[in-house]
Amino acid sequence: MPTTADLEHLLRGAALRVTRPRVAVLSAVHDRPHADTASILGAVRESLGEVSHQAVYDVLRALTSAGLVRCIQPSGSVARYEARVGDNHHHVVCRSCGAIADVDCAVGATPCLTASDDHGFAIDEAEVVYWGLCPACSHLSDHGRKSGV
Amino acid sequence: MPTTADLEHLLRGAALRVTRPRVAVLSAVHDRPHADTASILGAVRESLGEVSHQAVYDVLRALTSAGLVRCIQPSGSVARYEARVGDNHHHVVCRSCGAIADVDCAVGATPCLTASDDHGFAIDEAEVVYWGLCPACSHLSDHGRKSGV
DNA sequence: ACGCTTTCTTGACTGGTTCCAGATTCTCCG
DNA sequence: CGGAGAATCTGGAACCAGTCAAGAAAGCGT
Repeated sequence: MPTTADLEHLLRGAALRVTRPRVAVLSAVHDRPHADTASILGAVRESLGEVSHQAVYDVLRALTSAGLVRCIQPSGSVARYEARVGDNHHHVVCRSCGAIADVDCAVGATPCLTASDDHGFAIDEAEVVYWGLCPACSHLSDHGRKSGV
Repeated sequence: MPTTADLEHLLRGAALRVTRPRVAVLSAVHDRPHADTASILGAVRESLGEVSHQAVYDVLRALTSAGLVRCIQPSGSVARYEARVGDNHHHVVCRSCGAIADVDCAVGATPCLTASDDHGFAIDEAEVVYWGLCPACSHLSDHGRKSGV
């Protein structure tokens, strides 16, 4: 967990001005990976007091386009942010509770980057989402068969 | 492109009642792969006249859960539907114009299905989205360098 | 054709996200 | 250090895809 000084350094390194909300948002994203905007807004307000949701949305977009955070949106989920950038990792998403966990590439560095037929597209990234049940939810379905959670 | 009779057969085979809206939606999804809900609604209204959007949403959900169509939602895009089901294929998405094309699995049958560390998740599907530029958009950026499309 | 069940229509509503205009704050440069 | 300029924050309203609910209509099996 980076210190405030680290976070400020990150911001300056990305040519972004250092402001209270930005540091707080960056810190929140580092603290709780895969958090949605509402959680981040809550965390920021806990540390700073009242902050407009607009500021958080704006900061998140700035951080995303600066490459300091990454935005992921699995189907049926709101936007979620994480601070793990640079490494090409993927995610497992629980169909039942929506929990997300990080997964490193299975095969070498860029497993599926080479599509069989790219249709002339200039591909620069392969994003993989694994769908399944998290330990807790798959355990539940073992016990109570009827639980259509 | 299946005939109306084929579509009706598909519906009955899935234990779904055959209604005008359902046949029209199914036909629209077969006609234009990766269409969003609005396009489908438009296509249905062209062939049937006024149809409520609610009906289309409802039909799309019924068809999806019956396995007759598949729903995909790349980040930053609305829900899109396609009739290619059963085969485990993936998609290339253009960052610029949002165009989508089908891609077959690169390595064997289930390339990335085996995550390096599944965190105890019971994984049943790996969804791959390739990001890049479609032929048209990458061509455009070759010519006009300033076009920050 | 009848009646039960499912499906379609109508209309309103939600929740996440974005847009806007103005006030504030920060950084740069003299 | 002080002013100019630009970026940022605030607060409110708008937007859109998708959802909920109740009643009317249509499909299916007999």
